Amino acid sequence: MTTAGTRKEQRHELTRRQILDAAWQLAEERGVAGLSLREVARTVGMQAPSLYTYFESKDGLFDAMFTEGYRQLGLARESWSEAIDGLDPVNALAQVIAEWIRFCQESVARYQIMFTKAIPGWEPSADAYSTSTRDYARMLDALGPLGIADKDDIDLYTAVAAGLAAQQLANDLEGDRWIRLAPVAAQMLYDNIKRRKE
Amino acid sequence: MTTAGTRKEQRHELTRRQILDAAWQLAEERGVAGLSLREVARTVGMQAPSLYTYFESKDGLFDAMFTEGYRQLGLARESWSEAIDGLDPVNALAQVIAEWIRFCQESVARYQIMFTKAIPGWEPSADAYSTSTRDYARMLDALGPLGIADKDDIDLYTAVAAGLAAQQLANDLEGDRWIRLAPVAAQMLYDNIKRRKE
DNA sequence: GTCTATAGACGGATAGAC
DNA sequence: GTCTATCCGTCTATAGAC
Repeated sequence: MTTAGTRKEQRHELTRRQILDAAWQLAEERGVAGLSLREVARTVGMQAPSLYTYFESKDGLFDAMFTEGYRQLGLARESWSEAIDGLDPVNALAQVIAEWIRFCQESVARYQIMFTKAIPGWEPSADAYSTSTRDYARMLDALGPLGIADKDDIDLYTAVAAGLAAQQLANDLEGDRWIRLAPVAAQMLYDNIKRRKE
Repeated sequence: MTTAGTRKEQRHELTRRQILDAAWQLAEERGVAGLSLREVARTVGMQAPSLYTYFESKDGLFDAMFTEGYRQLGLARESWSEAIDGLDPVNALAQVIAEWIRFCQESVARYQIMFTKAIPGWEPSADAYSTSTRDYARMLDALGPLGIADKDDIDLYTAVAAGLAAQQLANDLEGDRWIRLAPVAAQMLYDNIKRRKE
């Protein structure tokens, strides 16, 4: 999917990759809203105008980062899905919640660009946005077998998961204060949904 | 507390008030990270350098906004506290959660500056920060009588409340999709805490 | 207290040579 | 594909006249 074609195209992809890596690194250090193209260029040893060979604009770079974040989340979901195979719903849910928080914790920049509106004046393009709705559908597929399928249950689940991640990142960035609560949160959600079904 | 002293001081406070109002309005429109002093000045009919009579710097303006947000939250907590008087714990909790989400919904700019790290390079000063820790203490006072007192229970509560608000603001800014879930969330938290106590 | 003028940056983006 | 030069705009903040 990513690497194919002539050596020239491969070279192009490689440079694009280096630019994206630099952008992620700088966004991590200074916050996504503080990212500057000049600085990205300097980090990869280029002049700023050269970046326009690889990205049509700064917004285009943000779109690429946004899309890449969802690609990574897709891969993560696949591995979570394998890891919970055979577990009972509550333990499976606890695993998925804990891994979800860790995914957010791995990169604050990625978290900001994917899930918050931290960049003034930027919204994902229609193309980029569609990757996020596809991820939502995949999340629903994973939640269904765990007993979370009704709209309100899903909304409650996303709120709990989002809240645990938000608190972890805001108040204990390097620790596990809210990750540790994943099993409790899973049990809580499971019991509540079951109770309302009866 | 705010208005006292000579007419000169009152006039000073009034202008300061107008500047803050303009700052809130513009932060709402463009996002807190996109706030510019020139624009604030223009909105109140001043030149940018004149603002420095009222705020020592842009960061000082952010500090004032941050502090004001917590002052407003303090007032809100007082009224919530009156509103739940006599209610059973679950209904009281549902009320407080719903009102909390509405408080966040009232002003995205306030939400961003108080609860997210949306402004690159800015953190609240020590003075401003202390108002947030005082609010945390007041929140604990309100939660105790509702049966939420243990550290993990508090962390779970803050996660649920933060998550509901985050989802409401990110995905249904003007609606009530997650506010409607406040009673369910309250029941869920209450049952879970009770269950673990037994 | 408010202004003008300006310092001293930094920003995204484009033109055009090589 | 990369560069230099540059456009044109942005910004916070200060100096100093009034």
